[in-house]
Amino acid sequence: MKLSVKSDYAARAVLGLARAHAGGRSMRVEDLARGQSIPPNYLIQILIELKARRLVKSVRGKEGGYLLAMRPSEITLGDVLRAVHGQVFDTPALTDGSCPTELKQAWQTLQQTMDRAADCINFQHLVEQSAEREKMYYI
Amino acid sequence: MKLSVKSDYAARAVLGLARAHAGGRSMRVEDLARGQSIPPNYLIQILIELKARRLVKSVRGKEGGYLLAMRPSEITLGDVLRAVHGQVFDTPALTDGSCPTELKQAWQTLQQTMDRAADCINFQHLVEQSAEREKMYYI
DNA sequence: CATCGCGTGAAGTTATCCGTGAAGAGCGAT
DNA sequence: ATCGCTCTTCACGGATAACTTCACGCGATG
Repeated sequence: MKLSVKSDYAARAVLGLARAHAGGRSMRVEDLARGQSIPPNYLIQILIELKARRLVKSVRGKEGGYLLAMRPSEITLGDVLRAVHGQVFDTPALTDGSCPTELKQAWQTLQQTMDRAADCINFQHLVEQSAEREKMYYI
Repeated sequence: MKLSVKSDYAARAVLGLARAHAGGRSMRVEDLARGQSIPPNYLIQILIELKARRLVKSVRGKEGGYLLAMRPSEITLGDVLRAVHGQVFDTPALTDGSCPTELKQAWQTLQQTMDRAADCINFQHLVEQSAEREKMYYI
């Protein structure tokens, strides 16, 4: 089961915006892309999906850009994954009539486990981790 | 994050062999494929991967076929997933130098969660579940 | 109205998944 | 030894999704 780079890009983007969230200023796609090493044109599409899920919002025109639509503590990794893929965890087995029931239950167990784990990780926490590391370097 | 049908097929195949494990007799690919609604030629490839990981073994010639290489209770869903894909959970982010450290840690957390969850589900358990359901129908 | 940056669709290029087919190799029976 | 059964292996091809880039339109600001 492999995660696409898209998920990673999306998470990096939200993390980048979360770091800038304190300032309250918007961030240009170009700068965000450069800061996180994401192909700019691809990032735009990802941001649109994040925006559709109300995780981020955009401001047009000069001085425009992107910013988080809510506080970093309210956004989880699960939200981001659900925004770019339909679900955190998916398998054709669950909708396949020829898959034995007991196996379906096993897949569902995994699904729930993933969902819960992904929803436990929020971006406030991630930002604090990096701040923590900065402090250690400082000492 | 989507699981391929291959994982599902592999799990079904092992489940099918686990059910037949009590008899100690081998199962032909054809029969296993028909019983689990798996394309026969595709199942062959999957079985070879399972064999490489020592989860199943094969017998050639007449009266040949496949059977489990160990007891159903010793085979977990995690083993099967690792056999057909490299790992239970994988993401390019972990090997990407431009992915922020704190995000990598988050992915690793998910990875560990998945691994543990998948290793908690063994096929003895799954077979017992189906037996349980049979009994309920009988009543 | 000029400039800057988002918005959108399309196009193309890989990669991977999924499945098929045919020829090769071991085992048992006749 | 030969033949039939079954696994083994390799190679191919279509379909689908992932990834990336390009070109142009729209909105806001000054």
